[in-house]
Amino acid sequence: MALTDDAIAKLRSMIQSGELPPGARLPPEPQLAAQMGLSRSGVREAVKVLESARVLDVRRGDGTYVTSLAPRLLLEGLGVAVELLRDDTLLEVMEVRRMLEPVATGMAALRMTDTQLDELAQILEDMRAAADDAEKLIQFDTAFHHTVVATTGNETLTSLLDGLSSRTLRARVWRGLIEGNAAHKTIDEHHAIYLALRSRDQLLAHASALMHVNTSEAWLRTVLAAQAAER
Amino acid sequence: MALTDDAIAKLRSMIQSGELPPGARLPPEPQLAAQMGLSRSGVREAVKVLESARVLDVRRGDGTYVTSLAPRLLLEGLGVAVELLRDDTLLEVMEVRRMLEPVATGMAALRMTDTQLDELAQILEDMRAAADDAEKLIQFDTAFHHTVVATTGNETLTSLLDGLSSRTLRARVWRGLIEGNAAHKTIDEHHAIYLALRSRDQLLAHASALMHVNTSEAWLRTVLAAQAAER
DNA sequence: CGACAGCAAACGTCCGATGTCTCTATAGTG
DNA sequence: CACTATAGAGACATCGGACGTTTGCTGTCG
Repeated sequence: MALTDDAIAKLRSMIQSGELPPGARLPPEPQLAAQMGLSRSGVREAVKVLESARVLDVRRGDGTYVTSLAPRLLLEGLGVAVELLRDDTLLEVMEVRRMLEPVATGMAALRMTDTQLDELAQILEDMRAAADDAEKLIQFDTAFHHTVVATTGNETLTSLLDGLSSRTLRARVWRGLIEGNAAHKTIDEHHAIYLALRSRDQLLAHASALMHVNTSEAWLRTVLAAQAAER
Repeated sequence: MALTDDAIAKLRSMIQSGELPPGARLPPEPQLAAQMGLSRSGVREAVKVLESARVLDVRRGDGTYVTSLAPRLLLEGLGVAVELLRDDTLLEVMEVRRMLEPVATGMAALRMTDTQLDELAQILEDMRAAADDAEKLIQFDTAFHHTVVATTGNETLTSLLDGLSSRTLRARVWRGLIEGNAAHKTIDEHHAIYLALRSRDQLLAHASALMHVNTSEAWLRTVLAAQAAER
Protein backbone atom coordinates (compact mmCIF):
# COMPACT_ATOMS: atom_id res chain seq x y z
CA MET A 1 0.00 0.00 0.00
CA ALA A 2 1.17 3.48 -0.56
CA LEU A 3 -1.37 6.24 -0.21
CA THR A 4 -2.03 5.97 3.49
CA ASP A 5 1.60 5.29 4.31
CA ASP A 6 2.61 8.23 2.21
CA ALA A 7 0.22 10.34 4.22
CA ILE A 8 1.73 9.10 7.46
CA ALA A 9 5.22 9.85 6.21
CA LYS A 10 4.18 13.24 4.96
CA LEU A 11 2.61 14.22 8.25
CA ARG A 12 5.61 12.94 10.14
CA SER A 13 7.99 14.91 8.04
CA MET A 14 5.89 18.03 8.35
CA ILE A 15 6.17 17.66 12.09
CA GLN A 16 9.85 16.81 12.08
CA SER A 17 10.66 19.75 9.86
CA GLY A 18 8.93 22.12 12.21
CA GLU A 19 6.24 23.01 9.72
CA LEU A 20 3.82 21.62 12.29
CA PRO A 21 5.34 22.47 15.67
CA PRO A 22 4.07 21.08 18.98
CA GLY A 23 0.62 22.42 19.70
CA ALA A 24 -0.11 23.26 16.08
CA ARG A 25 -3.51 22.52 14.73
CA LEU A 26 -3.91 20.46 11.59
CA PRO A 27 -6.32 21.40 8.83
CA PRO A 28 -9.70 19.67 8.98
CA GLU A 29 -9.70 16.12 7.67
CA PRO A 30 -11.44 16.92 4.37
CA GLN A 31 -8.99 19.69 3.61
CA LEU A 32 -6.04 17.56 4.61
CA ALA A 33 -7.34 14.88 2.29
CA ALA A 34 -7.45 17.31 -0.58
CA GLN A 35 -3.94 18.58 0.14
CA MET A 36 -2.42 15.13 0.21
CA GLY A 37 -4.43 13.77 -2.64
CA LEU A 38 -6.36 10.97 -1.02
CA SER A 39 -9.74 10.38 0.51
CA ARG A 40 -10.78 11.27 3.99
CA SER A 41 -10.70 7.59 4.94
CA GLY A 42 -7.02 7.44 4.18
CA VAL A 43 -6.32 10.55 6.15
CA ARG A 44 -8.22 9.17 9.09
CA GLU A 45 -6.12 6.01 9.11
CA ALA A 46 -2.94 8.05 8.96
CA VAL A 47 -4.06 10.34 11.74
CA LYS A 48 -5.11 7.38 13.83
CA VAL A 49 -1.67 5.85 13.54
CA LEU A 50 0.02 9.05 14.63
CA GLU A 51 -2.51 9.47 17.39
CA SER A 52 -1.74 6.02 18.74
CA ALA A 53 1.93 6.99 18.68
CA ARG A 54 1.05 10.06 20.74
CA VAL A 55 2.25 12.34 18.00
CA LEU A 56 -1.17 13.77 17.33
CA ASP A 57 -3.97 14.58 19.70
CA VAL A 58 -7.40 14.30 18.17
CA ARG A 59 -10.11 16.21 19.98
CA ARG A 60 -13.54 15.32 18.82
CA GLY A 61 -15.66 18.26 17.87
CA ASP A 62 -12.63 20.48 17.95
CA GLY A 63 -9.72 19.48 15.76
CA THR A 64 -6.43 17.62 15.56
CA TYR A 65 -3.31 18.97 17.19
CA VAL A 66 0.34 18.07 17.41
CA THR A 67 1.21 16.93 20.92
CA SER A 68 4.07 18.34 22.96
CA LEU A 69 6.26 15.55 21.52
CA ALA A 70 7.65 15.08 25.00
CA PRO A 71 9.67 11.89 25.50
CA ARG A 72 7.16 10.66 28.04
CA LEU A 73 4.54 10.66 25.29
CA LEU A 74 6.52 9.35 22.35
CA LEU A 75 8.16 6.60 24.37
CA GLU A 76 4.87 5.46 25.81
CA GLY A 77 4.58 3.01 22.97
CA LEU A 78 7.56 1.11 24.27
CA GLY A 79 5.44 -0.17 27.13
CA VAL A 80 2.77 -1.64 24.92
CA ALA A 81 5.43 -3.15 22.70
CA VAL A 82 7.03 -4.88 25.67
CA GLU A 83 3.64 -6.16 26.75
CA LEU A 84 3.37 -8.03 23.48
CA LEU A 85 6.79 -9.64 23.56
CA ARG A 86 6.81 -13.39 23.80
CA ASP A 87 7.86 -15.02 27.04
CA ASP A 88 11.26 -16.12 25.85
CA THR A 89 12.25 -12.56 25.08
CA LEU A 90 11.24 -11.21 28.47
CA LEU A 91 14.56 -12.38 29.82
CA GLU A 92 16.23 -10.16 27.27
CA VAL A 93 14.21 -7.25 28.56
CA MET A 94 15.27 -8.09 32.08
CA GLU A 95 18.87 -8.20 30.97
CA VAL A 96 18.57 -4.69 29.60
CA ARG A 97 17.05 -3.50 32.84
CA ARG A 98 19.93 -5.14 34.60
CA MET A 99 22.34 -3.12 32.54
CA LEU A 100 20.52 0.15 32.71
CA GLU A 101 18.76 0.43 36.02
CA PRO A 102 21.85 0.12 38.24
CA VAL A 103 23.58 2.90 36.32
CA ALA A 104 20.48 5.03 36.57
CA THR A 105 20.16 4.35 40.28
CA GLY A 106 23.79 5.26 40.79
CA MET A 107 23.18 8.53 39.04
CA ALA A 108 20.11 9.13 41.15
CA ALA A 109 22.26 8.83 44.26
CA LEU A 110 24.12 11.91 43.16
CA ARG A 111 21.09 14.01 42.42
CA MET A 112 18.42 13.01 44.88
CA THR A 113 17.05 15.67 47.20
CA ASP A 114 15.97 15.15 50.81
CA THR A 115 12.37 15.63 49.84
CA GLN A 116 12.63 12.92 47.26
CA LEU A 117 14.31 10.64 49.77
CA ASP A 118 11.42 11.17 52.16
CA GLU A 119 9.05 10.30 49.39
CA LEU A 120 10.90 7.07 48.87
CA ALA A 121 10.78 6.31 52.56
CA GLN A 122 7.04 6.75 52.46
CA ILE A 123 6.66 4.37 49.55
CA LEU A 124 8.83 1.88 51.36
CA GLU A 125 6.59 2.11 54.38
CA ASP A 126 3.52 1.63 52.22
CA MET A 127 5.12 -1.41 50.73
CA ARG A 128 5.74 -2.96 54.11
CA ALA A 129 2.14 -2.26 55.07
CA ALA A 130 0.82 -3.78 51.88
CA ALA A 131 2.16 -7.13 53.03
CA ASP A 132 0.58 -9.78 50.86
CA ASP A 133 -1.56 -7.61 48.65
CA ALA A 134 0.02 -8.32 45.30
CA GLU A 135 -1.85 -5.54 43.59
CA LYS A 136 -0.63 -2.89 45.99
CA LEU A 137 2.88 -4.29 46.12
CA ILE A 138 3.17 -4.01 42.38
CA GLN A 139 1.86 -0.48 42.52
CA PHE A 140 4.32 0.63 45.18
CA ASP A 141 7.16 -1.23 43.54
CA THR A 142 6.45 0.63 40.33
CA ALA A 143 6.27 3.92 42.19
CA PHE A 144 9.54 3.23 43.99
CA HIS A 145 11.58 2.56 40.90
CA HIS A 146 9.91 5.31 38.96
CA THR A 147 10.66 7.81 41.68
CA VAL A 148 14.29 6.79 41.85
CA VAL A 149 14.89 6.99 38.14
CA ALA A 150 12.89 10.18 37.79
CA THR A 151 15.32 11.98 40.08
CA THR A 152 17.98 11.66 37.41
CA GLY A 153 16.03 14.40 35.69
CA ASN A 154 16.24 12.49 32.45
CA GLU A 155 12.72 12.04 31.19
CA THR A 156 13.82 9.88 28.29
CA LEU A 157 15.61 7.51 30.61
CA THR A 158 12.63 7.40 32.93
CA SER A 159 10.20 6.64 30.15
CA LEU A 160 12.43 3.93 28.77
CA LEU A 161 12.77 2.17 32.09
CA ASP A 162 9.09 2.57 32.78
CA GLY A 163 8.35 0.94 29.48
CA LEU A 164 10.79 -1.88 30.05
CA SER A 165 9.10 -2.73 33.31
CA SER A 166 5.68 -3.30 31.91
CA ARG A 167 2.85 -4.00 34.24
CA THR A 168 2.41 -7.63 33.26
CA LEU A 169 6.11 -8.24 33.61
CA ARG A 170 6.08 -6.81 37.12
CA ALA A 171 2.95 -8.76 37.95
CA ARG A 172 4.58 -12.02 36.96
CA VAL A 173 7.66 -11.39 39.03
CA TRP A 174 5.64 -10.45 42.08
CA ARG A 175 3.41 -13.45 41.69
CA GLY A 176 6.52 -15.57 41.91
CA LEU A 177 7.92 -13.56 44.78
CA ILE A 178 4.79 -13.92 46.87
CA GLU A 179 4.25 -17.57 46.15
CA GLY A 180 7.89 -18.19 46.93
CA ASN A 181 7.70 -16.26 50.19
CA ALA A 182 10.34 -13.90 48.96
CA ALA A 183 8.33 -10.71 49.13
CA HIS A 184 9.84 -9.72 52.42
CA LYS A 185 13.36 -10.23 51.17
CA THR A 186 12.61 -8.17 48.12
CA ILE A 187 11.24 -5.34 50.19
CA ASP A 188 14.49 -5.43 52.12
CA GLU A 189 16.33 -4.99 48.86
CA HIS A 190 14.37 -1.84 48.24
CA HIS A 191 15.39 -0.72 51.69
CA ALA A 192 19.02 -1.34 50.82
CA ILE A 193 18.67 0.78 47.71
CA TYR A 194 17.04 3.48 49.78
CA LEU A 195 19.89 3.47 52.28
CA ALA A 196 22.46 3.72 49.53
CA LEU A 197 20.60 6.64 48.03
CA ARG A 198 20.26 8.39 51.36
CA SER A 199 24.00 8.18 51.90
CA ARG A 200 24.50 9.48 48.35
CA ASP A 201 26.74 6.55 47.65
CA GLN A 202 26.79 6.04 43.91
CA LEU A 203 28.67 2.78 43.92
CA LEU A 204 26.54 1.28 46.62
CA ALA A 205 23.40 2.44 44.89
CA HIS A 206 24.62 0.82 41.72
CA ALA A 207 25.39 -2.42 43.48
CA SER A 208 22.17 -2.62 45.45
CA ALA A 209 20.13 -1.93 42.34
CA LEU A 210 21.96 -4.65 40.47
CA MET A 211 21.33 -7.09 43.29
CA HIS A 212 17.69 -6.21 43.17
CA VAL A 213 17.21 -6.53 39.42
CA ASN A 214 19.09 -9.77 39.62
CA THR A 215 16.60 -11.08 42.15
CA SER A 216 13.73 -10.04 39.91
CA GLU A 217 15.34 -11.77 36.98
CA ALA A 218 15.82 -14.94 38.99
CA TRP A 219 12.17 -15.00 39.97
CA LEU A 220 11.10 -14.31 36.44
CA ARG A 221 13.10 -17.33 35.39
CA THR A 222 11.36 -19.36 38.06
CA VAL A 223 7.94 -18.22 36.99
CA LEU A 224 8.65 -18.82 33.33
CA ALA A 225 10.07 -22.26 34.05
CA ALA A 226 7.07 -23.22 36.17
CA GLN A 227 4.78 -22.02 33.45
CA ALA A 228 6.66 -23.96 30.81
CA ALA A 229 6.46 -27.08 32.97
CA GLU A 230 2.70 -26.80 33.14
CA ARG A 231 2.41 -27.63 29.50
CA MET B 1 -13.69 7.95 20.96
CA ALA B 2 -14.21 4.41 21.92
CA LEU B 3 -15.14 1.99 19.17
CA THR B 4 -11.90 1.98 17.25
CA ASP B 5 -9.78 2.08 20.38
CA ASP B 6 -11.78 -0.76 21.81
CA ALA B 7 -11.07 -2.69 18.67
CA ILE B 8 -7.35 -2.00 19.01
CA ALA B 9 -7.39 -3.08 22.62
CA LYS B 10 -9.39 -6.16 21.79
CA LEU B 11 -7.03 -7.23 19.07
CA ARG B 12 -4.04 -6.57 21.26
CA SER B 13 -5.44 -8.64 24.06
CA MET B 14 -6.32 -11.47 21.70
CA ILE B 15 -2.71 -11.49 20.64
CA GLN B 16 -1.32 -11.15 24.12
CA SER B 17 -3.50 -13.95 25.42
CA GLY B 18 -2.24 -16.27 22.74
CA GLU B 19 -5.62 -16.55 21.08
CA LEU B 20 -3.91 -15.09 18.03
CA PRO B 21 -0.38 -16.46 18.11
CA PRO B 22 2.43 -15.24 15.86
CA GLY B 23 1.70 -16.17 12.27
CA ALA B 24 -2.03 -16.53 12.86
CA ARG B 25 -4.40 -15.22 10.28
CA LEU B 26 -7.13 -12.81 11.25
CA PRO B 27 -10.66 -13.13 9.94
CA PRO B 28 -11.45 -10.96 6.92
CA GLU B 29 -12.16 -7.36 7.73
CA PRO B 30 -15.94 -7.56 7.24
CA GLN B 31 -16.20 -10.57 9.52
CA LEU B 32 -13.94 -8.95 12.10
CA ALA B 33 -16.15 -5.89 11.96
CA ALA B 34 -19.21 -7.98 12.68
CA GLN B 35 -17.50 -9.79 15.57
CA MET B 36 -16.40 -6.62 17.23
CA GLY B 37 -19.55 -4.70 16.52
CA LEU B 38 -18.30 -1.86 14.39
CA SER B 39 -17.98 -0.98 10.77
CA ARG B 40 -15.24 -2.03 8.46
CA SER B 41 -13.82 1.49 8.54
CA GLY B 42 -13.23 1.19 12.24
CA VAL B 43 -11.60 -2.17 11.88
CA ARG B 44 -9.35 -0.84 9.20
CA GLU B 45 -8.15 1.98 11.42
CA ALA B 46 -7.45 -0.46 14.23
CA VAL B 47 -5.59 -2.82 11.96
CA LYS B 48 -3.61 0.03 10.51
CA VAL B 49 -2.44 1.08 13.95
CA LEU B 50 -1.30 -2.40 14.80
CA GLU B 51 0.31 -2.74 11.42
CA SER B 52 2.30 0.41 11.95
CA ALA B 53 3.40 -1.03 15.29
CA ARG B 54 4.59 -4.13 13.44
CA VAL B 55 2.13 -6.28 15.32
CA LEU B 56 0.10 -7.16 12.27
CA ASP B 57 1.19 -7.82 8.73
CA VAL B 58 -1.40 -6.95 6.12
CA ARG B 59 -0.98 -8.65 2.78
CA ARG B 60 -3.16 -7.20 0.12
CA GLY B 61 -5.24 -9.73 -1.73
CA ASP B 62 -4.40 -12.33 0.86
CA GLY B 63 -5.22 -11.48 4.44
CA THR B 64 -3.95 -10.08 7.70
CA TYR B 65 -1.53 -12.00 9.87
CA VAL B 66 0.10 -11.63 13.25
CA THR B 67 3.83 -10.96 12.87
CA SER B 68 6.50 -12.92 14.68
CA LEU B 69 6.33 -10.34 17.47
CA ALA B 70 10.11 -10.39 17.54
CA PRO B 71 11.73 -7.57 19.53
CA ARG B 72 13.38 -6.26 16.39
CA LEU B 73 9.92 -5.63 14.97
CA LEU B 74 8.07 -4.34 17.99
CA LEU B 75 10.89 -2.04 19.04
CA GLU B 76 11.26 -0.59 15.58
CA GLY B 77 8.86 2.15 16.59
CA LEU B 78 11.38 3.47 19.06
CA GLY B 79 13.47 4.74 16.19
CA VAL B 80 10.69 6.79 14.65
CA ALA B 81 9.78 8.12 18.08
CA VAL B 82 13.34 9.31 18.65
CA GLU B 83 13.33 10.95 15.24
CA LEU B 84 10.46 13.14 16.37
CA LEU B 85 11.96 14.24 19.66
CA ARG B 86 12.72 17.91 19.94
CA ASP B 87 16.30 19.07 19.91
CA ASP B 88 16.53 19.78 23.60
CA THR B 89 15.67 16.20 24.45
CA LEU B 90 18.27 14.71 22.16
CA LEU B 91 20.84 15.24 24.86
CA GLU B 92 18.76 13.06 27.12
CA VAL B 93 18.85 10.36 24.50
CA MET B 94 22.57 10.71 24.28
CA GLU B 95 22.85 10.40 28.03
CA VAL B 96 20.96 7.13 27.90
CA ARG B 97 23.28 5.86 25.20
CA ARG B 98 26.15 6.90 27.39
CA MET B 99 24.80 4.78 30.17
CA LEU B 100 23.83 1.78 28.10
CA GLU B 101 26.26 1.43 25.25
CA PRO B 102 29.44 1.08 27.33
CA VAL B 103 27.87 -1.71 29.36
CA ALA B 104 26.72 -3.41 26.19
CA THR B 105 30.14 -3.04 24.60
CA GLY B 106 31.75 -4.49 27.69
CA MET B 107 29.46 -7.47 27.46
CA ALA B 108 30.25 -7.84 23.79
CA ALA B 109 33.93 -8.13 24.66
CA LEU B 110 33.13 -11.34 26.50
CA ARG B 111 31.09 -12.90 23.75
CA MET B 112 32.58 -11.78 20.49
CA THR B 113 33.87 -14.43 18.11
CA ASP B 114 36.89 -14.12 15.85
CA THR B 115 34.67 -13.98 12.82
CA GLN B 116 32.75 -11.09 14.26
CA LEU B 117 35.99 -9.33 15.11
CA ASP B 118 37.11 -9.69 11.52
CA GLU B 119 33.82 -8.23 10.42
CA LEU B 120 34.46 -5.24 12.65
CA ALA B 121 37.96 -4.84 11.26
CA GLN B 122 36.49 -4.73 7.78
CA ILE B 123 33.99 -2.06 8.74
CA LEU B 124 36.78 -0.08 10.32
CA GLU B 125 38.76 -0.29 7.14
CA ASP B 126 35.74 0.81 5.12
CA MET B 127 35.37 3.74 7.45
CA ARG B 128 38.93 4.85 6.93
CA ALA B 129 38.45 4.58 3.19
CA ALA B 130 35.24 6.58 3.27
CA ALA B 131 37.25 9.55 4.44
CA ASP B 132 35.08 12.61 4.01
CA ASP B 133 31.99 10.99 2.59
CA ALA B 134 29.54 11.80 5.34
CA GLU B 135 26.91 9.49 3.97
CA LYS B 136 29.18 6.48 3.97
CA LEU B 137 30.72 7.35 7.30
CA ILE B 138 27.33 7.38 8.92
CA GLN B 139 26.49 4.09 7.31
CA PHE B 140 29.65 2.38 8.51
CA ASP B 141 29.40 3.97 11.91
CA THR B 142 25.91 2.55 12.25
CA ALA B 143 27.11 -0.84 11.10
CA PHE B 144 30.01 -0.80 13.52
CA HIS B 145 27.97 -0.14 16.61
CA HIS B 146 25.18 -2.41 15.51
CA THR B 147 27.61 -5.25 14.97
CA VAL B 148 29.20 -4.77 18.36
CA VAL B 149 25.94 -4.69 20.24
CA ALA B 150 24.47 -7.53 18.23
CA THR B 151 27.17 -9.85 19.47
CA THR B 152 25.69 -9.66 22.93
CA GLY B 153 23.03 -11.93 21.49
CA ASN B 154 20.37 -9.76 23.04
CA GLU B 155 18.03 -8.69 20.29
CA THR B 156 16.03 -6.44 22.58
CA LEU B 157 19.15 -4.58 23.60
CA THR B 158 20.27 -4.29 20.02
CA SER B 159 16.95 -2.92 18.85
CA LEU B 160 16.83 -0.43 21.69
CA LEU B 161 20.28 0.93 20.97
CA ASP B 162 19.59 1.00 17.25
CA GLY B 163 16.49 3.02 17.95
CA LEU B 164 18.27 5.40 20.26
CA SER B 165 20.83 6.16 17.58
CA SER B 166 18.41 7.36 14.98
CA ARG B 167 19.68 8.24 11.57
CA THR B 168 19.12 11.95 11.89
CA LEU B 169 20.84 12.00 15.25
CA ARG B 170 23.88 10.25 13.80
CA ALA B 171 23.81 12.54 10.80
CA ARG B 172 23.94 15.61 12.97
CA VAL B 173 26.83 14.36 15.01
CA TRP B 174 28.82 13.44 11.94
CA ARG B 175 28.11 16.74 10.32
CA GLY B 176 29.70 18.35 13.32
CA LEU B 177 32.56 15.89 13.35
CA ILE B 178 33.46 16.48 9.73
CA GLU B 179 33.13 20.23 9.86
CA GLY B 180 35.21 20.23 13.01
CA ASN B 181 37.89 18.06 11.44
CA ALA B 182 37.35 15.47 14.11
CA ALA B 183 36.32 12.60 11.87
CA HIS B 184 39.78 11.08 11.98
CA LYS B 185 39.91 11.21 15.75
CA THR B 186 36.52 9.58 15.97
CA ILE B 187 37.56 6.78 13.68
CA ASP B 188 40.49 6.24 15.99
CA GLU B 189 38.06 5.87 18.84
CA HIS B 190 36.36 3.10 16.94
CA HIS B 191 39.74 1.50 16.53
CA ALA B 192 40.30 1.69 20.27
CA ILE B 193 37.01 -0.04 20.86
CA TYR B 194 37.97 -2.66 18.35
CA LEU B 195 41.28 -3.31 20.07
CA ALA B 196 39.59 -3.65 23.42
CA LEU B 197 37.13 -6.12 21.98
CA ARG B 198 39.84 -8.12 20.28
CA SER B 199 41.67 -8.50 23.56
CA ARG B 200 38.39 -9.50 25.19
CA ASP B 201 38.93 -6.86 27.80
CA GLN B 202 35.56 -6.00 29.26
CA LEU B 203 36.69 -3.04 31.32
CA LEU B 204 38.67 -1.55 28.50
CA ALA B 205 35.79 -2.07 26.10
CA HIS B 206 33.52 -0.33 28.56
CA ALA B 207 35.89 2.58 28.94
CA SER B 208 36.59 3.03 25.26
CA ALA B 209 32.91 2.95 24.44
CA LEU B 210 32.21 5.56 27.07
CA MET B 211 34.94 7.77 25.69
CA HIS B 212 33.43 7.43 22.28
CA VAL B 213 29.84 8.17 23.24
CA ASN B 214 31.15 11.09 25.21
CA THR B 215 32.80 12.48 22.11
CA SER B 216 29.58 12.09 20.18
CA GLU B 217 27.69 13.85 22.91
CA ALA B 218 30.16 16.71 22.92
CA TRP B 219 29.81 17.18 19.17
CA LEU B 220 26.06 16.99 19.42
CA ARG B 221 26.21 19.80 21.94
CA THR B 222 28.36 21.79 19.56
CA VAL B 223 26.00 21.24 16.66
CA LEU B 224 22.94 22.09 18.71
CA ALA B 225 24.60 25.21 20.09
CA ALA B 226 25.65 26.37 16.64
CA GLN B 227 22.15 25.78 15.40
CA ALA B 228 20.65 27.69 18.28
CA ALA B 229 23.02 30.57 17.60
CA GLU B 230 21.82 30.80 14.02
CA ARG B 231 18.46 32.06 15.15
C1' DC C 1 3.63 -32.89 -15.80
C1' DG C 2 3.84 -28.08 -16.26
C1' DA C 3 2.14 -23.62 -17.83
C1' DC C 4 -1.63 -20.58 -18.26
C1' DA C 5 -6.16 -18.58 -17.81
C1' DG C 6 -9.87 -17.61 -14.92
C1' DC C 7 -12.15 -17.16 -10.59
C1' DA C 8 -12.92 -16.12 -5.93
C1' DA C 9 -11.38 -13.93 -1.84
C1' DA C 10 -9.34 -10.08 0.52
C1' DC C 11 -7.40 -5.76 1.05
C1' DG C 12 -7.10 -0.57 -0.87
C1' DT C 13 -9.60 3.45 -1.84
C1' DC C 14 -13.28 6.43 -2.44
C1' DC C 15 -17.78 8.71 -1.62
C1' DG C 16 -21.65 10.43 0.77
C1' DA C 17 -24.62 10.58 4.76
C1' DT C 18 -25.56 10.95 9.50
C1' DG C 19 -24.50 11.18 14.50
C1' DT C 20 -22.27 13.48 18.23
C1' DC C 21 -19.33 16.46 20.55
C1' DT C 22 -16.97 21.27 21.26
C1' DC C 23 -16.40 25.76 21.01
C1' DT C 24 -18.18 30.17 20.51
C1' DA C 25 -21.01 33.85 19.93
C1' DT C 26 -25.33 35.60 20.98
C1' DA C 27 -29.38 36.58 23.35
C1' DG C 28 -31.52 36.77 27.56
C1' DT C 29 -31.78 37.46 32.56
C1' DG C 30 -31.07 39.09 37.18
C1' DC D 1 -22.96 45.06 33.83
C1' DA D 2 -21.96 40.30 34.65
C1' DC D 3 -23.39 35.85 34.20
C1' DT D 4 -25.90 32.08 32.17
C1' DA D 5 -28.35 29.49 28.92
C1' DT D 6 -28.76 28.37 24.30
C1' DA D 7 -28.44 27.92 19.40
C1' DG D 8 -25.48 27.26 15.57
C1' DA D 9 -21.36 26.20 13.12
C1' DG D 10 -17.45 23.39 12.75
C1' DA D 11 -15.03 19.07 13.36
C1' DC D 12 -14.38 14.41 14.38
C1' DA D 13 -16.88 9.43 14.76
C1' DT D 14 -19.11 5.99 12.49
C1' DC D 15 -21.52 3.77 9.06
C1' DG D 16 -22.73 1.49 4.58
C1' DG D 17 -21.86 0.48 0.12
C1' DA D 18 -19.36 0.45 -4.25
C1' DC D 19 -15.49 -0.38 -7.07
C1' DG D 20 -10.53 -1.26 -8.09
C1' DT D 21 -6.42 -4.15 -7.52
C1' DT D 22 -3.80 -7.81 -5.90
C1' DT D 23 -3.07 -12.43 -4.54
C1' DG D 24 -3.65 -17.37 -4.26
C1' DC D 25 -5.78 -21.26 -5.96
C1' DT D 26 -7.64 -24.31 -9.21
C1' DG D 27 -8.89 -26.52 -13.21
C1' DT D 28 -7.91 -26.93 -17.91
C1' DC D 29 -5.12 -27.54 -21.85
C1' DG D 30 -0.92 -28.54 -24.35
